[in-house]
Amino acid sequence: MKMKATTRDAYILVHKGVLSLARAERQGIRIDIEYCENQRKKLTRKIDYYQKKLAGTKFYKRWQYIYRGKTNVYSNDQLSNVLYKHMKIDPPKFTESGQGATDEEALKRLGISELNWIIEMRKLAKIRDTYLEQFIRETNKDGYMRPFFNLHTVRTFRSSSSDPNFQNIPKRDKEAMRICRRAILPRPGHMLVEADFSALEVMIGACYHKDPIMMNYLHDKNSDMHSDMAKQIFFLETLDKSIPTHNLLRQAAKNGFVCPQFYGDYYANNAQSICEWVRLPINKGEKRWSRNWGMEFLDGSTIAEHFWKNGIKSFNDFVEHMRQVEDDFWNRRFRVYQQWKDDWVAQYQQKGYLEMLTGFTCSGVMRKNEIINYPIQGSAFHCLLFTFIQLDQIIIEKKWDSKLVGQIHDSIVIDANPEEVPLLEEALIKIVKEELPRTWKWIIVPLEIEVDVYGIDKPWLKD
DNA sequence: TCGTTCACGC
DNA sequence: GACGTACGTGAACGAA
Repeated sequence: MKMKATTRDAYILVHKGVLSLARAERQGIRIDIEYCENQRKKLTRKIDYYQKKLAGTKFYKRWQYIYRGKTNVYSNDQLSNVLYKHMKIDPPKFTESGQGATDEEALKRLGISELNWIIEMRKLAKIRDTYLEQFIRETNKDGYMRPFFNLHTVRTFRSSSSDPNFQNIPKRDKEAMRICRRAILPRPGHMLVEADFSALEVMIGACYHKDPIMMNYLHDKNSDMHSDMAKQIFFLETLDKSIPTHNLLRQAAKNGFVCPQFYGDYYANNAQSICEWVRLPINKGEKRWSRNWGMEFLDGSTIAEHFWKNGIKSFNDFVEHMRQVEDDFWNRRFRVYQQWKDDWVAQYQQKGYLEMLTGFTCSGVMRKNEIINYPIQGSAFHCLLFTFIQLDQIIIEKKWDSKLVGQIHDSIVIDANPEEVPLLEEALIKIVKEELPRTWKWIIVPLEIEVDVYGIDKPWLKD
């Protein structure tokens, strides 16, 4: 596939973007090296502890009996063979090349408690070997780490980051997040600030398809698409704070259905994902769920109980339910969006290339989901890049002391002088709400940017 | 050195 | 009616 900045504006965006990102690279981000070293040792001790625990189990002795001196807990090949060949367990799923999978989801589904030690060891090793090791390796003598931000590596003309990758530092898992982000500090007397676009890809998608229902969701701050989908998926009249799990159900709908659907996923995967969110077993076939399964839901009853009342008695029933939800989602709710997808693919098939609203062209062989996702993903990032460049220019012109240090697809990380934070916020709002829509007339959605502030001299984490 | 599998981000 | 998640980086393993 070939990418090209077709218009002059697209070329200028990349040119200026490279200069601004290079400035951020030169600034660098402060790392607490002593903390990293200590934490590395601590993690090694914890990993050893789990290794010893595991070594005492019958399961591990069996593994050692098979692999002798070559036994290695980190070998997925070995683990797959032990579980699915020697112990003859039916693999819950398979890898691309056809062997039984050993990822966390597969291991959890087996319900063998010894495997939890392996999962825990993997998590800790990931934190130590991928993140802390990189921070230590990539930090200069001055105490600053300088991640690369590239604009020439990604097929959609998004950015990438490497050495270290600043764009995949743990955030969701609380423990991993705390350990890794504790290492990342502002300059002395400064504070870290992160400015995030709200639902940027959904917003930019709407600039392409202009679906009226979606437009309404994006303009009406009292409406909430994910919450509405949660109501439909979980058979609820309302989803307010009176339901203790309302937040989890909304997240399940968002991350288990809505977002994957926009990327081109389908109901069978969504059903699995949602079951994981609400802790219901994925038992394929006709086997019925027990009424006391799944997380606590309403008034001490379980989610399974609630599903039974609504005619969903098994995983198969739930898959069928999700099929209907999907059908309703695209053929009733967002039918204009669906029409745009069909038209957009047909247009690509006729022309052999596609052009983004930001003036970039992709040509070559693409699959359906790629044709639909590339323009949205690319243009969304270009809004971030535009904002990054403008803010960088303002900081230079006004000789502010704050420094742009990184960018994560839809957010900007700033090492800020606390006195300048209100100015930075004001500047960002002006760029996003005025300059950006003035420059790109195709922006017909209300872009929002949210500014998160961390403490003075405090690391990149909230307590 | 390179393909595979895993795990982290948006 | 069948089909069927986008984009990255990096570590470890193990075969070549």
